[in-house]
Amino acid sequence: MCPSRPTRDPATPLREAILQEARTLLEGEGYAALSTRRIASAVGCTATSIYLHFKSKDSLIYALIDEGFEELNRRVVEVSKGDGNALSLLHDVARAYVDFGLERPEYYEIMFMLRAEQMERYPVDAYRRARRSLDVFAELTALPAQEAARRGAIVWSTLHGLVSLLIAQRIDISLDREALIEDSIHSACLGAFAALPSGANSA
Amino acid sequence: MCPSRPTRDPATPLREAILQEARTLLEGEGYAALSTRRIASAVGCTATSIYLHFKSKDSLIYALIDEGFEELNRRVVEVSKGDGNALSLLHDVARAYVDFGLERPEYYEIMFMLRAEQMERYPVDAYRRARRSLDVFAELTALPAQEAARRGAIVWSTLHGLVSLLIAQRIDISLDREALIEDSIHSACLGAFAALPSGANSA
DNA sequence: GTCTTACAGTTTACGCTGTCAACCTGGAAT
DNA sequence: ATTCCAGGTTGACAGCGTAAACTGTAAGAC
Repeated sequence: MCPSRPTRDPATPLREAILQEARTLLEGEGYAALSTRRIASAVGCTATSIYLHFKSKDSLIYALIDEGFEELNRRVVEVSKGDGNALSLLHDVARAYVDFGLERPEYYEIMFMLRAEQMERYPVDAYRRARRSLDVFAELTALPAQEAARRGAIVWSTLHGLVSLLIAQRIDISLDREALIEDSIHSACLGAFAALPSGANSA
Repeated sequence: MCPSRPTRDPATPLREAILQEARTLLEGEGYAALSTRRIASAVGCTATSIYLHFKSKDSLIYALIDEGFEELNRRVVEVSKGDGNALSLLHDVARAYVDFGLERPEYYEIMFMLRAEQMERYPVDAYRRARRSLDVFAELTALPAQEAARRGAIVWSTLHGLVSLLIAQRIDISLDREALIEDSIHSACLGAFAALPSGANSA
């Protein structure tokens, strides 16, 4: 009970406090509100102190991105272990992906919707590992590797298009949202299993 | 041949010169490089002069967005007037959409990939008009309005997912790009015409 | 018990951003 | 000749990420 240390809780080390505040700010006000100075003032330190614990602002964001991927992976892997045929499993996994995006739009935004040049510095291996849940799409097609990879990418990009446009509020609000989502997921699953031009001659 | 006016060509009025420089900068270095001061110095005026011709930096961007939509609309409408059944027309229109995105990625980025809060101020009616080409997807399904709108949205979001991930370089480069594109387009067309869950009971 | 070293902060500063308020200036209208 | 105004400039403000230099404090070595 020493009386020193005025503003910040000394129990949580600064790094964790910064991360916590970044999370709060991201979820509460979105990526655009994340500035080093805002985080610092909310946490009770100076902006430059952040650089004692993170190489750059980007690497702080990457920590949040990692957390996002962890949750997405957890959700997807859990659903993928359910029972049912490949098609219904794929449907459920796709649903889990979409639900994640719509329930945690701020995380989805920094994970998948940030500008490429900003993302470039994200370590490649970390990205591979992080995207692990996307491979589930490919695996569920039970096709030869190359073909599966393409089908997985098709499913992913279809779902990503839906989620990103919904998050950005670019889809006409007069549309029945739930019907659109369910139909899109079905369409994505079709894209995974239906006959497609490259299917015959790409193995 | 009056000897005054050192830097800027007096023939082109400033507004057009600003737009031209913004175009050049966007295409050459991308959206992130677009700053009022850079535009101004390249054009030979001060940054604040831009505000004599545009309400804000955003409204300057909107002018570029409008140009992008104009080109996209032109491409899509032209292709949609070709002959062939609805399916092959839809395929060609989808291809035109994807080609536009991949050939003019910087324009696609400001048109479809900018953050929502930034886009909010874009006038609603302008957006409706601008998105005209997206309605072509819906019209080609030849379905009742509501159902067509949903199918059109599915096609659009599928293509948008593909284009945006390709632009952001998030698709595994080991994939055969052309095969992925062609398969995605086919999958999108499937989504427009195949039986989907909401199809039966939504009219 | 003093000296050293290292860590964990702060202060200050630089160059960049969009934008506003005030000022200036040349030419047309009265 | 005077006034007005469109179209520019200058200067400033608040905010951004971040680098460099400085400070206080705690632990270890002698």
